[in-house]
Amino acid sequence: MPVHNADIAVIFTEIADLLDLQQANPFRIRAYRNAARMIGEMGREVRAMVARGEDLTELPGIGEDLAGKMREIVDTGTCRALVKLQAELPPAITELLHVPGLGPKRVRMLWHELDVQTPEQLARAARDGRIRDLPGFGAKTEANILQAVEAHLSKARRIKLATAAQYAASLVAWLSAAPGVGRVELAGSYRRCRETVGDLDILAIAAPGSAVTARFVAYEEVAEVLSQGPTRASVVLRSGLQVDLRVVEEAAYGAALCYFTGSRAHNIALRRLAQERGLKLNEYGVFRGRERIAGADEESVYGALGLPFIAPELREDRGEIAAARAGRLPQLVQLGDLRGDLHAHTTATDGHHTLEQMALAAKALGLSYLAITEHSRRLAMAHGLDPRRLAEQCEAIDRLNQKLEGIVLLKGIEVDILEDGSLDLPDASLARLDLVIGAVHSRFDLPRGKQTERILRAMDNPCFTLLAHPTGRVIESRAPYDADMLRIIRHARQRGCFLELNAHPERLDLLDSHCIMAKEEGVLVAINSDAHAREDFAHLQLGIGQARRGWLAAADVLNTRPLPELRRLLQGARR
DNA sequence: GCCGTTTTCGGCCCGACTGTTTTCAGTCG
Repeated sequence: MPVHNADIAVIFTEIADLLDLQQANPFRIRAYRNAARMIGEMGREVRAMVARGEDLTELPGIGEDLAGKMREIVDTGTCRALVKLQAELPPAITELLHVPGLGPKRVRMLWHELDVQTPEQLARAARDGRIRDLPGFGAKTEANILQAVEAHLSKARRIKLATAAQYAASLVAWLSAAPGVGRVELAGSYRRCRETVGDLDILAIAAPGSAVTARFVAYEEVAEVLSQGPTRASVVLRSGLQVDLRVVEEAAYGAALCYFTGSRAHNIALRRLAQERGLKLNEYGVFRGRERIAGADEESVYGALGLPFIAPELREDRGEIAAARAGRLPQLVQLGDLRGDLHAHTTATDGHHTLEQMALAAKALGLSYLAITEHSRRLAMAHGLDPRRLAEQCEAIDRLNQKLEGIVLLKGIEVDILEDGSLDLPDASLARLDLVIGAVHSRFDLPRGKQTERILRAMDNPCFTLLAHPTGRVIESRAPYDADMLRIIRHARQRGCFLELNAHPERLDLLDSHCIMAKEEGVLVAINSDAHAREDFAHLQLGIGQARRGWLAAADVLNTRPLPELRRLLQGARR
């Protein structure tokens, strides 16, 4: 049973939770949490590093002790330190730490005094009114705990970025119209363009004493007010989305925006940097002693720390601070850099608009080329094309191109990669196209080795140019299929073909970490809308956000190339 | 448990809000 990085991260997190409940040294606990996060996000497999005998203590936050535990987990699948802790504490108790409002102290108290060990037991204790009499608790706390644990048991999930955007827009408009309010900005994971957000963080400039939090809690979609003070308030909307508002004065705006954008790990790293320079960073500014030396805008905050501005999408403490210090931050790709889109459907299969309608919509967005890439015959429910219908569409595209001005349609296909790695259409049909996108739409359940080989074999087809939505995941609903992405990326490099970053809001596939890998391996990524209707070209913006999180510059993206260069690159992928 | 343009020991990010208290602990972001 191969041990993945995520498995190690889970074990270290569990150890941290258990140590938290034992009231161990908080910095020791933090060491485990930091290690869990770093390992979970790392591109390289710890297992492979161990196999090659690499020195794990070279990794940030890993010393002799944790390196030993990592090797132990790789070898045995578990860790004696964890087993020992688990023997000392009730089996499921760490889940209680994930109920909002409960931290280690309260969980300990509930366990020792009421023998509460599970969320279900917690809910019962709260309903029975047994919690209110514990020292430090009260009737109000008991009611809050009951509500939180019931919400926890009904599993509130993170929501997709595109969904959050809909709720965010009208709320921002409502706040912006308040008297005395200056700028209103969305911060948090939303601003960092994470694919899902757990809540919304909003920052507003207003003078002290303004009524902006009062207006906030009076918003018509507010279902519940969690907290409200003069400068901070939290609510839950009817949709279940939690929104936190922070109000600041203008002089602190940049520092607050930075602080509220996060990530938490990035903030911690920045504060540490400030400390090294004898400064203090908080949400009000950068301070030398009592004097505020920066804070009105984010550039001044980073500047005071000796850094250039760091784009929000990079703020994950994944090396961006070191890169900034060294002057090696990438010039991240922007929507305006895209010259075309290489993945779209029409009424010929499961799209909603015609060739011409799609072409004109793409042109209106400023694109100069659009590849039409219908499904192939195996995807019967989408009316996938067989060789005859594909040939007909090619002729239709040729005719339309004669007439179109300012945009060129490319002839393509999104061809199914069959279980054995062969493609769903004969090479003779594929050879006359401008590009061939291969896609896995079936047998997501193959074991890792077979799934990987299937994709590598598809890439070896001489017509293959681009791998669609490479991991197959659907956000919050379908896990990625089990395949070795590093091998796939390296094979693409060797083979001279490309990877798609599918910008559909349900997919956003490649993941940001894979974008980083592709960039490191020198494989170009195509940011594609997968549009099934004219409006869907708007998805490209989401793809750009994801690409920026993956450190991609315009030069790392295939469809930033002008058409003649793109044609050369697509030709080069042909063998 | 990690780490070191001052350090191999003594640090380790910072403030708001709630609910319980009567000066603050716990939790969260």
